[in-house]
Amino acid sequence: MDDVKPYFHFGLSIDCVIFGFDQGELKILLIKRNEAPFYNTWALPGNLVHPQEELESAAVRILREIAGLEYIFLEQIRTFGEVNRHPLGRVITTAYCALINITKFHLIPGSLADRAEWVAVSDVKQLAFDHNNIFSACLSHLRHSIRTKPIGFELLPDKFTLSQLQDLYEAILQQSLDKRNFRKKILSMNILIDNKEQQKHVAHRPARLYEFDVTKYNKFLKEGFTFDL
Amino acid sequence: MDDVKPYFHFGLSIDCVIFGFDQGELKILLIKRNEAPFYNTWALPGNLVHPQEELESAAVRILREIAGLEYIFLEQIRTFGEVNRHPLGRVITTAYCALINITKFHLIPGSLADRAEWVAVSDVKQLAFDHNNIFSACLSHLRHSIRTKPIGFELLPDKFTLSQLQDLYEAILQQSLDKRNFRKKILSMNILIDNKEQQKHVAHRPARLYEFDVTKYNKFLKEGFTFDL
DNA sequence: ATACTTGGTGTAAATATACCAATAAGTACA
DNA sequence: TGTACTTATTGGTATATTTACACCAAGTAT
Repeated sequence: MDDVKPYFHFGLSIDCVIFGFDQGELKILLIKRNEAPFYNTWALPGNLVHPQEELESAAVRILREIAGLEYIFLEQIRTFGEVNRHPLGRVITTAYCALINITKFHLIPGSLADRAEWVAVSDVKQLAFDHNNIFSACLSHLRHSIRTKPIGFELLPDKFTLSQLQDLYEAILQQSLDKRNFRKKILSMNILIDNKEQQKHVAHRPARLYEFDVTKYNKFLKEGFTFDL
Repeated sequence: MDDVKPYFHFGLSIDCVIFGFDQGELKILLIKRNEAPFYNTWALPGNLVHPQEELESAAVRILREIAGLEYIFLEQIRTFGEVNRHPLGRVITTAYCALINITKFHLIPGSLADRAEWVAVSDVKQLAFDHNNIFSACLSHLRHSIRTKPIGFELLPDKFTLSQLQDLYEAILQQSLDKRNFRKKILSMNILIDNKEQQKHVAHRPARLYEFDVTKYNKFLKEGFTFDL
């Protein structure tokens, strides 16, 4: 196998686009680099994959280091392999998209998180490497899949109001939706649990709180149900 | 950078799922391997990426070697990196999906193509490596995107009848569609050119031939048109 | 009690889908 | 030459789904 040796000099990294929804805005988590190359530049959280590590495990590791979260929504988006994308050699990177419920999220002090910051997707400036490309691929992917997969719930607290859900959709899709039609459609899917709870201490009529019913959703899936908003 | 050396021993390959539409059946191109590992086993066409080669160029190279085609529809699907997926070391592979118009396709003798064969997607048996996983990811992806992107036309001759188009959709989606509604919908999109040509020498009423109007489609796209079938 | 804020609801019109069937235009063959 | 055969093309209707649209409800703040 000596003839294939030159083919075994690729580096492999994982970069994560971590989305969160906060104050009605869609945000991503960026990290200010503290080493060369791109020292002091904002970048996506990422790292080299260990020789004996699964790709997804590497992504999970990155998320754990920053956010201490173990079980979060994670999806591979695509691989970026441009020959000169990394100044130190041929490093290809596989992008993962994560969706975080920020109410469960806490930066872990003393870790990568010390240099982390949530940035609204509309405020993302120049990033290190080809991270702007990676970011926009993930954002497009999110905009696309939010319509056909019930991933939006990952970004919300366990209990949420229909208005919050709609705000989330409007923030992601960058368009406003009709309130009545939105509610009609979501409710007709029968994938929300209504615990008869309400908001409290709000200066207006309190809204009902709902939960996403994963079990029911999975049962529906088997019957050929499609989520489509 | 000595400390990162162990991270630069990944191999990278490309595997292609090449779809063609023939005799009303959706098929993929498989190759019988003539070397270890998996000697004599059917596999997806693929190869190691050269150290200075772009990922997509590697995919294009593979397609050129087999089919002599330069400009074909090609899309990255996802990367498979399981630690033990390749017996010879840590080789991760990026899967590409290609759509081929088989009327323009000719196997190139003396090349990989000598060991190539079109196989109906329903007849795909055990493949080498994790190629069954790769194949099914690409097939799912095709089934999904055929509904929202006009990629179906890539699989047909330049001039085709509406029945052929419908047969293609039925073959990919594995369901039958209403003939009149299908035609109504496609024609109302205004993305087909009708050159007033007809089939010839068929033992029945000849069908009209249409062409896909790429220019018009792109113009529509800018206005926010969405292809949705 | 009044202003303020957000929550919650129904109906009519337009569009899309499911379903039905007769005629048209060729070739094959007797 | 004509008759059988095959697939193409077309219109209409009943039903389901999607869209557009405006007002009252239920709390807090003052």
